[in-house]
Amino acid sequence: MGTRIALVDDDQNILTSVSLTLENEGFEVDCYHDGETALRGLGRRPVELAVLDIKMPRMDGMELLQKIRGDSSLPVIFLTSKDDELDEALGLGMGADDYITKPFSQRLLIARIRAVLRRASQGEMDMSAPNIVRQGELLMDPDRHLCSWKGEEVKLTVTEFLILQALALRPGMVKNRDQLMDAAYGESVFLDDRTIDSHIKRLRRKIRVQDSTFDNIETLYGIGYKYRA
Amino acid sequence: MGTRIALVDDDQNILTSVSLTLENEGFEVDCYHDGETALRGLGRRPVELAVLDIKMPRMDGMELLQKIRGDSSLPVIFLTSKDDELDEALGLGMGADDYITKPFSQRLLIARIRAVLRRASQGEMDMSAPNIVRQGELLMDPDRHLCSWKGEEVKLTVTEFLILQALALRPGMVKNRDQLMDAAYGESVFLDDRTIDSHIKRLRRKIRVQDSTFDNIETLYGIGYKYRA
DNA sequence: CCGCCCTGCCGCAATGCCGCCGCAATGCTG
DNA sequence: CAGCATTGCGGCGGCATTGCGGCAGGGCGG
Repeated sequence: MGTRIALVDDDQNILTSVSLTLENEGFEVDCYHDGETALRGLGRRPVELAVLDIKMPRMDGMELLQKIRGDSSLPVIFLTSKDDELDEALGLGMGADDYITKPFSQRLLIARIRAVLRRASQGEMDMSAPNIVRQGELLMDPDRHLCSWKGEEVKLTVTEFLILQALALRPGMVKNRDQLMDAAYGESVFLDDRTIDSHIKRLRRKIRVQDSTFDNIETLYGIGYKYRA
Repeated sequence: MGTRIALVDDDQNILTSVSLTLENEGFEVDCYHDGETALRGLGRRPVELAVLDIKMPRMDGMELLQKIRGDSSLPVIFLTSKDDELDEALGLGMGADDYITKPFSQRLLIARIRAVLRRASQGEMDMSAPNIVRQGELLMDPDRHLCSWKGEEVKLTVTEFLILQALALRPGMVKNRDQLMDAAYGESVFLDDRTIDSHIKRLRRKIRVQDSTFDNIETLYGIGYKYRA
């Protein structure tokens, strides 16, 4: 008996082709054409994961996600048609576990599904970087090296990305410079402490270009930095 | 026979994954989906520690904590979804021994559990820095370098934090200036005694900005200071 | 090979923190 | 009550830490 997945899309082509692939992979698929029917169907037949199109008639993916998340932590993967939809989905701070932009390869979808399922089943045991970090208006997707603040993309370098990720992953937790250094370069790398300051400087500056009120990277005098949600 | 732990969360995913991990670590786990059943279950099967989700149907974690604490000193660790919930939990002066914000790594949870258990078993003997100090309206969290009085944050410097922590950790106990000096700087540091007075002065002033009636740092003429609960 | 970007570090200025001083207030002792 | 010790408190100067602009070396792609 395979894992049960809900597939919601108003495009019949997608519905049939994707469901076929998923069934070939051993999943059981419940197909729905719109959010409303999906919501009703999910009440009757619980699934372990949902794949939702964002743009749908009657009830779109985001609304559906909210309803779903109202009373469960069902893993959800979004399908998005354009990049701005993607930003929208992320920018609104929706709680999707992952998303895929159309057009996508079936193989990619399978991989993402398995990844999300694995994370869900192992709970937080999975120490590998979660695919998406979401803290308030900040969104980070390591897989795509994508970072957005209030829905707008912020272009970060690798080092900046890793440092911000380390901070945002545990908002409120103080990180000293060594810990941030470890996050950015791995352990056993020695650099001047002040280097972290430089990266923090650039991080703040880049985000402030879009939102001059950004002040979520907090300095703790004599200790380090922390991310405030 | 491992230590028995109660795990209460309405999210089945968390429940299964966390209980698995804990069992792997040699704990025995009692799972409950909501506060009410948990409370009944705890009456029948006492545990040595409880891990509670804050948001739950029927009876949430805070209500449950109050009931639990009504007739025992069972150590409790909170799971919180958002930071505002966290603040809520702390601000309300709930008596949790620790809390973890989701998402969290299982490893972190294990570590916290062990720390809380160690502290609980060794009582006041445990000199290792506890994760959370809570004395009446005062709350201190070294990991987050967070200090709050009556739910409002008080920004302290490292030295101030350490001194207040040393006092609040053992309310009622007199600490002379040498002891406070050790707590703040480690041993083998010599400074003028009056320096401690300055820090006490600044501590009192900072807290009094928010609450002019604050007088819990008591002076013992010719001896030192103590924290009054 | 050239040019761009990333990055680590430096120097300066601004800020924060801290130890101590001096004086006034308070407590203790005889 | 007198006298001494101790503490509260404002303040100050020095030191440490941090923000920020900038720069030079290195990597990488064109």
